[in-house]
Amino acid sequence: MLIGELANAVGLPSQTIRFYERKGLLPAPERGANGYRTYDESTLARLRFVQTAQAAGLTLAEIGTIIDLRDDGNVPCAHVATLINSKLTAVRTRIRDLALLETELDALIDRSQYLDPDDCTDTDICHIIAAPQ
Amino acid sequence: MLIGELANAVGLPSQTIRFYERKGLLPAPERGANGYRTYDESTLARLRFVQTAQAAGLTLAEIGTIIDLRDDGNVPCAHVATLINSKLTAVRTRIRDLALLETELDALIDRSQYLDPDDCTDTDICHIIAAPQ
DNA sequence: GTAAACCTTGATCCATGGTGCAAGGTCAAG
DNA sequence: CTTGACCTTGCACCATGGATCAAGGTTTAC
Repeated sequence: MLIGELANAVGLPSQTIRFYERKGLLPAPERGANGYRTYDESTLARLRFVQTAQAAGLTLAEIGTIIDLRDDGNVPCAHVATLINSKLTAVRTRIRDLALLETELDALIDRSQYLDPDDCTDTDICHIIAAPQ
Repeated sequence: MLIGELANAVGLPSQTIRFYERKGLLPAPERGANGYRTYDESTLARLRFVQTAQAAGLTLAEIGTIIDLRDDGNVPCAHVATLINSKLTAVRTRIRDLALLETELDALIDRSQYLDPDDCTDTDICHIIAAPQ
């Protein structure tokens, strides 16, 4: 399988596959006599794994640590569980932060209903955002 | 006021203030005979505005558009209201996406309880993330 | 034989919000 | 006079996940 076919199969540009290879997410592939990269099913499986892991919110770097463990002959389950747990914590923190921001933005919109543009002074720049004291 | 004093007053490094100037968020300041930047209260006010707007989730580029309007002699209220509204929409979308991810991660953790590391094959890489079919 | 579509490498660029460094000028205190 | 703290400029760098370009080799189809 050439890089273009692989790219097609997995729905990524060829360039991204080379990028993943550079990042160590994919092993150096076999090369044909012409220097073209040649892939088999295992690379397809690995790319699908990368996509699934990305969908789970893991960064390429984190996915790389999983793959490295596996390539070193270890079973990465415990590591993955740790990663997923800390990702979950991060996601929950982010959700809370965004919920606060949502409240804040709501309040700004609310406030803007009652403000008169004519009261908006120059040094304020904007009295919706910076309430005049 | 020299840049260091301003930086101190607003709690930012001097370099960040120069960075904001380069980005057009701050006007080119007066210069002393020695070439040092000299600021007055209005720059302090503007920096505080930038900080408040950032806390409201606006990017520096968006804050720049508000400031530009103001500097062109317009009252930016309508523009700000638009920005805040679309920011609110974006925040809500992001929260929903993260909530989905949270559910997904929860399910992964749940599933990992019932999986045996010995079942984790090599091509799977990790059976927590990529369920074997 | 020639054009299109594929492949190769290396390098550079994107947005985001800064941070750090080098090499030098200035200023106040002791 | 020297030391230290401040200021100046410009340029390079950080992470993230690629995108794009340049310049060339290969393969397939007509």
